[in-house]
Amino acid sequence: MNRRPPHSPISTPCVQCPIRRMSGFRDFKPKELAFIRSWKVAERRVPARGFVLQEQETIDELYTVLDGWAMKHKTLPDGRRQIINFAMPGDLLGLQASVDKAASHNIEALTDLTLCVLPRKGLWELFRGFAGLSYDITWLAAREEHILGEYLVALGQRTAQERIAFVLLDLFLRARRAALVTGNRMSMPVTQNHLADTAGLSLVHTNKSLQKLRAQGAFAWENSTFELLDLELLANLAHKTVEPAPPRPFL
Amino acid sequence: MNRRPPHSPISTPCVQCPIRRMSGFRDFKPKELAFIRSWKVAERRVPARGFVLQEQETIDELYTVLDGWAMKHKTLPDGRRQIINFAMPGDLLGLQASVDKAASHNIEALTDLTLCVLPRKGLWELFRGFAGLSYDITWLAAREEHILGEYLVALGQRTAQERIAFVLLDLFLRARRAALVTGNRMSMPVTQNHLADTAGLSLVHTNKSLQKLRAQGAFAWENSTFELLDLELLANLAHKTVEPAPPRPFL
DNA sequence: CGGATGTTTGAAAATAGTCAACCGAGGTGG
DNA sequence: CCACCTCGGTTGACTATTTTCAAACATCCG
Repeated sequence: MNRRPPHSPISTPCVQCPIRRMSGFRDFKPKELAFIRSWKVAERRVPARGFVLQEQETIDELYTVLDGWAMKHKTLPDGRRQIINFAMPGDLLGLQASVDKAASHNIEALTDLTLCVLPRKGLWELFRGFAGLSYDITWLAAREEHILGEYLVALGQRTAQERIAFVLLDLFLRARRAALVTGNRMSMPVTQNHLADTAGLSLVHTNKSLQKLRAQGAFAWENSTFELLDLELLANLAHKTVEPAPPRPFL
Repeated sequence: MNRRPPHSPISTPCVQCPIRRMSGFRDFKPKELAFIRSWKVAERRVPARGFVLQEQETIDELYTVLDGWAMKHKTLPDGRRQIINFAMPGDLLGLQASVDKAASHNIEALTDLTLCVLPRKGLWELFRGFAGLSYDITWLAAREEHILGEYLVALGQRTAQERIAFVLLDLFLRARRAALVTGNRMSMPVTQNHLADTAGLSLVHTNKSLQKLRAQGAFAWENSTFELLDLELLANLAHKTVEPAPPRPFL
């Protein structure tokens, strides 16, 4: 049940990693870069709607997203699905599954996805020899915790419209940090169904709330293209304050 | 605005740390234990309802809970409060705030609380010299992420009764691992208001849902004492499967 | 006794979910 | 070329859940 196509050869050498060149990501020291380069053994491509990882599965790899979007979600026995978080270029996938013995959630590609493959055992070498990178991993884990905490507040306390505004704004800001936004516009491979399962709302109610939000003119969203029209307004609708983000690490 | 009583002298030497002696926690190697012992500089006591840490605050300390319960929560500008998670003996507090520059949530004591104080800069020494402990930190961060993910599913997909059953069961199981349960009974310093703010429900609805749950006989809860009567039934009501937990690290 | 905290209740109002269609764009096969 | 899918988005009517408001009640404590 675990047939996967073989990994692709490396077509994106680390030294010219597109993510390193984005602003907002921290620089490596030469030794760190050399280690990461030796750690990266392959690339993996996952087609849209394909699974990077399924619940209960064990993996001996970590991934860094090089290109594309993915989502992490869990499904209850009766079919209800909750999207836990999205992943974009620069995000690390599979840490939880590597540290624990089994994945606690599915990771599914929203677009065709290119991943940088990092074998699990390199993690040990990293912890033994690279304190800075070890700290980075912790940083990434803490950031994930922080995001999930924000979403918990959204699901627990915000109204439907606020929740939807919150998710859209969060996705926009994260996409912008990953250099996916040009002139306040971005391609957003997310359906209203995804949005509903993220916000914990029914599809119908999501749609209706979305209409009301749209009418307020903070954003436009059609044909998988999202455009931010009024950041401050959207932030108000989401009851969220927007702070500038510090430079972040990646692997 | 940041007046704190001075830390207490160490009254609980690490070698006889009560947590180390609990089953379910991993053993240290002698060198690791020596490091942790040198890292621990003091104990801090926080009275019930006191704050360990407030949102936006910066700290240069991490804490391990030695005794008592705490909760992490965030408050929206208009007063709505969401409890993100609870903490019990053995749990690490303040990692997010140490790694980031400012705390993303409040940490408030539910009971009188005894904390083991670990200065932030020891974290660097840990990452430089103790791969096993570095891995442990990552493990703890991943565990936190895992718990928050579970709660996201609960808030997004579960009905009111399921949510409440879920929270109660989760608290019970975690308390049991922290050796707080004797004969299926435990002291639970949580009010219905806390439960409501954890489950994302109003107080009134929490109360009414709780009655219906109580009527099914899976647990008894009165006078701050919780007793589990039927694990399987409660797990079913929560739509949750209970798996045995592996030994866990702590600091 | 009087306050504070925590729990409980009933009734009305608001929010969100379900059901059942329909629309439009894109793709496929005859 | 067109019939026929599927998928994503949209709508209206109805039902169910959840919140809000307002008031009691119980216990503990100074």
